[in-house]
Amino acid sequence: MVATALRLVDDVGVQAFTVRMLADALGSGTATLYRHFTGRDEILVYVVDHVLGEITTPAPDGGASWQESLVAVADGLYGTLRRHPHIVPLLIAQVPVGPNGLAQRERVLRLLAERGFPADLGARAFTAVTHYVIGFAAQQHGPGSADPDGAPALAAFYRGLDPAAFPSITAASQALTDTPLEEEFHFGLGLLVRGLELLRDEPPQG
Amino acid sequence: MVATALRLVDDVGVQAFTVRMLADALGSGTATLYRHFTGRDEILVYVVDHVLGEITTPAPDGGASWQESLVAVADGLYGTLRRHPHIVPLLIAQVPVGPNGLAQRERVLRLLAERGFPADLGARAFTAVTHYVIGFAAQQHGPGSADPDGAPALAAFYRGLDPAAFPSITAASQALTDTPLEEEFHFGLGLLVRGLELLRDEPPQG
DNA sequence: ACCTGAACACCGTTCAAGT
DNA sequence: ACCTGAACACCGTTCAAGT
Repeated sequence: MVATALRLVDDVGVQAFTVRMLADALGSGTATLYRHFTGRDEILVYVVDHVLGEITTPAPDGGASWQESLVAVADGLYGTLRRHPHIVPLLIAQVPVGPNGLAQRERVLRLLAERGFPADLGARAFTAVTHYVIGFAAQQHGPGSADPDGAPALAAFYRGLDPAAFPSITAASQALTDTPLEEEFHFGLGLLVRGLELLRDEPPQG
Repeated sequence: MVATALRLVDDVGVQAFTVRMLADALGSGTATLYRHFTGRDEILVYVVDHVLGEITTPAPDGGASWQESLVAVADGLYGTLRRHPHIVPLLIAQVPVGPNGLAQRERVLRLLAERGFPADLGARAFTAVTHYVIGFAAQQHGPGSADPDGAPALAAFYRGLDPAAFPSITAASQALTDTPLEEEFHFGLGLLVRGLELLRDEPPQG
């Protein structure tokens, strides 16, 4: 049921996902769905949590450093969102408070606490990293939300700009032309982790 | 016209914003709007760009360091998104390629280039910072997208969890209870800027 | 008790008809 | 030439009627 909804969302996107579609795919009427869910929004909440359940987080007992573990968590979330790009807008509209979302949050916060992070610093680190991952995944769509394959179209758009009017954008666009997305993603992620190292080992001061 | 659309979106949100609403507010019929815009989505593109035009970026000639300037840019975007929270989902669905969005991008990239950033590093820095700001602004809604005032509801939700089942989440929730959102925002932002300092002054190595 | 066809009140978009 | 009322083909949700 939730799996069917996820498959439909993966196929056609959140916007085009329809209660009637789901009912047809399940071989029932729309009214039947309202006996299991309060409405379309609740279905999507379960879809999001189902996706979060796919994330493979590193074993908490492994010998990995917290830096490696945090990067692994970010990679897991990022990879999952790359596999389900249509889920990203949903993860932005709702803070994931389903069972899988909560379990994942708990796991990461405990991992950070075990490695010496005060509770508030760990929570902020988690927020900063997940915000970054979601934000990055979200921006990988072309201009206009309806664009099917986004990143290449966006790069082409930037290259098509007038270099005289936007010299810095076109220069940067050329420099980034052959930078894989994964590398760009890890670049910003590395910034966050390095900053966290500094803050964990010295007292914060504003 | 765009200003009227923005006011409506600010009032009722993107989801509830209706072409009929806009037509009524303008004292015309819906069909008239389709003579100026190709459709609802295009109206929203202009609404987003109109909001981005409100951002006050620091003067490029001032004596501020690039760190201060970058923080000021992030603050400007963040403050604008706080004033127009309903715009955030739109900024996620579309890369802002309207005139104001492009001008802002160009301004920041030039500023970074003038302060010694290679073109690719500047572009990645801009992406990382804007992703972070948008992602952070996006998460400030409670569980379920329909929730009117989000952050307090979310905090209450976390505090209502079973401490035995989610010890780390509840501990972190208590520690963060009296942390203002602005402080939490600047925390992650500071991480990014610090990481950028390291990468600008030493050669990048993966 | 559980399911559901048909209806309700919308929505974005279009087009023939008016000025 | 420009505008627009009315219609079209949907949508999420509900409810009376069926089993």
